[in-house]
Amino acid sequence: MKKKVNFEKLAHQPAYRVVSEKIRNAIVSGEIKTGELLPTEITLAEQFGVTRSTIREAIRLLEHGGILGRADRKRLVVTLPPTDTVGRSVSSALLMHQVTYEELWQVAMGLEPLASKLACTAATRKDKQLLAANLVHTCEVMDDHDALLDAEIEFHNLLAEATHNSALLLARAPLNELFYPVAWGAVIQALSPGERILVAHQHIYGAICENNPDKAEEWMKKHMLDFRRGIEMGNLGFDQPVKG
Amino acid sequence: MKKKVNFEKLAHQPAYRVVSEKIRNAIVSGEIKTGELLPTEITLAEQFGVTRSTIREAIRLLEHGGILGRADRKRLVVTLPPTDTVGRSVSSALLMHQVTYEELWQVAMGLEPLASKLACTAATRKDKQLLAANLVHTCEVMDDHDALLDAEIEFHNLLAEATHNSALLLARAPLNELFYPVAWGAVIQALSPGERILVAHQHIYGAICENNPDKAEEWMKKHMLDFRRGIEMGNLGFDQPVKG
DNA sequence: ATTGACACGTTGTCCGACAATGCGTCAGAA
DNA sequence: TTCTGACGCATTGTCGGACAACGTGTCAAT
Repeated sequence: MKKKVNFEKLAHQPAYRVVSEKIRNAIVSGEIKTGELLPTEITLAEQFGVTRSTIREAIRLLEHGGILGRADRKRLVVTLPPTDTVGRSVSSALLMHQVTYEELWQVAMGLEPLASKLACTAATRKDKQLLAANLVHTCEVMDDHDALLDAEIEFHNLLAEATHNSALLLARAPLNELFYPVAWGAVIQALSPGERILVAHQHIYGAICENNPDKAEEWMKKHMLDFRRGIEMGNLGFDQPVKG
Repeated sequence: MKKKVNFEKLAHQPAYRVVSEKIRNAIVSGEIKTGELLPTEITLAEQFGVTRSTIREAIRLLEHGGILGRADRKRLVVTLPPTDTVGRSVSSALLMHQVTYEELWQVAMGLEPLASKLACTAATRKDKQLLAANLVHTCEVMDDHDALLDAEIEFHNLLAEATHNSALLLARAPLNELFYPVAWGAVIQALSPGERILVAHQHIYGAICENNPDKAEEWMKKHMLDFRRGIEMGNLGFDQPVKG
């Protein structure tokens, strides 16, 4: 039997990565709280013992993830990454993976009924008010395809926010960004299913007000199936990759 | 009535952002295909008419999103962002949002049964082989808590991959990274529920082989509920924020 | 065929410099 | 007093150049 030495391949990380990781740790561990200003580039450079250029590259690494924002176009500030910022990087990943509408629909089928169910117990009065306002608005723009699409997307968004579950919000972010705008837009254009949408939304809203999770979940399922049928009737390439 | 001028606030984007966006567009639009090498920093600098430093900052912006990878520790190459890379940025966002185990569990309850169901129709022979191997391995390490945890996580991972749905994979990435390692780890430590885990996995695997989506979904639900009960029995702070 | 020496290309890091811009201070004008 | 403008300071954005570290290809020697 041959004796294998098998050294572990040593990972020489560039300095800007190391620095980036250190800063990231300091942030997520709460050492630097959200809202606080990041030290200036020069002080960071002195503390880490590297040059400003290196610090800047490290900062860029974090900036894209959304955990660093800009206070006033000068100093950097630690921020809670907004869901849409994070969602955007997920979205480009999905685009590159050539994700299909079918795949996104499957995920939506898992998350949206869940959101409806959870919203029943978690929604505050404020959330319900926003949903109600959205319903009214939907009635008004029933004939304007673009506005109807916006209202439809907003309804699902409000519903998700009503769960007060940030994990859920982030998980479904790509739906907002990639799926609904295109897919639902196509259905609305082709079939003008304004009333069907409104009826479903009303039932879901009703179920939330009655605090009836099962009903909310069921109606959302119906709603999503309806949507899918719309796509199939319109023959709109359900198994095609999403185009950004 | 006062006449309002209302200038649009002009957005002076730094050059490194503009460059970053241009490169990003070239990539997601397919102008540069995955696997191709990015031009060298110097040529990029010449083409955009900026200095290498600026180019480098622009590159860092993209590097974190995972759409740029390293071929051999030198030249940069356009890559499909691996799910775990994207998942990591989502995870830090969740950590900063102080997401609780409860919230993650809710999402898991939406996605994992769905994954089981979808895997029934989408799993290839190869996927099933991997799952089977995982079951065998689980039997072997039943008494080693750490190894059991790894096997458990791997099972859920293989299952998700067996759906061949990249949107689902990305949506559940944070579960792999934040939720299971800590939460399952705690349950396994406290209760040693090795057999219960194995039995559930076996039923799920069996359902996939029988092509029985409903059964697969049901058993996964049971499995997750079991898991939750474990946490509650262990009194492990289900409503606490996840600590990274 | 393997090894070693060497030049070359590319990235990582450093240094120093300057412009643009936001912010605080402070004196002067209405 | 309050508003305005001038001024300096701090910080970021961009530039240019420099060198070290390292992977790669070539070529000669063994």
